[in-house]
Amino acid sequence: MKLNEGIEWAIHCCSILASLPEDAALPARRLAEFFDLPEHYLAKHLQALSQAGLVNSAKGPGGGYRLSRPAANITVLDIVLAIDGTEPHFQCTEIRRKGPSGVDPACYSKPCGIARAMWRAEKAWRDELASISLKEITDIGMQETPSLQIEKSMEWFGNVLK
Amino acid sequence: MKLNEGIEWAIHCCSILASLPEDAALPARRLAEFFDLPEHYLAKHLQALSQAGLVNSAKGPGGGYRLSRPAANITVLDIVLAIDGTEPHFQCTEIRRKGPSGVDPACYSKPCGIARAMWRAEKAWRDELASISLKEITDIGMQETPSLQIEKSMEWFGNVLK
DNA sequence: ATAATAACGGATATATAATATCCGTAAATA
DNA sequence: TATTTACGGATATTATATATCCGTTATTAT
Ligand code: SF4
Ligand code: SF4
Repeated sequence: MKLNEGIEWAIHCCSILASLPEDAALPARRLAEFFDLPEHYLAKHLQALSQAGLVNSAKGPGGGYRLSRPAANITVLDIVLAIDGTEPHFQCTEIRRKGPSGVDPACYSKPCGIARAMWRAEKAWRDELASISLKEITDIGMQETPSLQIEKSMEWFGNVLK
Repeated sequence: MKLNEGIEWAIHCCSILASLPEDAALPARRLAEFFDLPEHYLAKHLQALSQAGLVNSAKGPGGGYRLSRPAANITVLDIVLAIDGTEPHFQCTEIRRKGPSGVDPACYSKPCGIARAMWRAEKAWRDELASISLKEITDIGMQETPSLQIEKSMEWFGNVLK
């Protein structure tokens, strides 16, 4: 199993949007350019973020994407669920009901211990992701990104945001 | 993203093996029959369990699979990693290095905050799975499985183990 | 010995999902 | 009016998961 690659893209994009001036927006084309990603496919992911309400979108010249709320109020889990969907990774197919020892489905009132264990682990995963805000991500990024790259980025922003 | 369906199969199979008499073994064919699963594909997963050292296998008549150690010493994580592989779900593709602001790769000494956050969440997931032993799974199963199904299973075991 | 059972590994086929592109439409700006 | 951009649907491509098949080897029973 591999996590959707778009998750990495989306978190990076949100992190960039978080460091934008208040009234600025970046179109998909620009974000794709910044990270050297396939433009149209990234656009799909950005639309998913939009549908999840994490970003606001504006059409037309000067339009694009911006965060819909402060980065401190967006968690990494929000972004992950927006891209990956909210379905649990572990899907129960009820094999306990089948085969020669299976009995009437009505006898199984709740998910078995296996499913519950898997879902508990998934909850631990989500809880951890929910404990990290986009603001923390960007703060860490600011601290750890090589200063040369920060300079280059700022210059690029300057050009792109007119 | 969806977890490998074989994970559910494998945990169920291990649970069955855990409740077998000390010297008994079940061949893949029988396990597939018990859960109404595709025989050859299940066999692949069982071989993975074997390679991971969780079960011992014996060829020839009377052969098959049995647990390699007490169920209390096998965790759900052991089984999950045996089937799903040990690679982290989140794969870092280093997009921060690309695009117009990327700098010399040598400048990036360690994974960025995003990757670290994703991996921390994955660790929480694994820790939770590691905290549950196969014995706990089977104990819960024994308590919660409808008594009629337990009876049917016992009868089936009796016939199959000769 | 011979036949039957069963694991094992490799090769292959099929189905599903992830990745990626394309196009037409609608909205906003200049 | 022309340009920019988001959006949704359709489609193509690639990778992975699912499933089967086969030949080999080891083991047991006859
Ligand atoms: S509830 Fe248990 S038996 Fe049913 S599908 Fe889920 S894991 Fe399998
Ligand atoms: S380290 Fe950060 S930038 Fe590099 S691939 Fe991982 S998530 Fe992306």
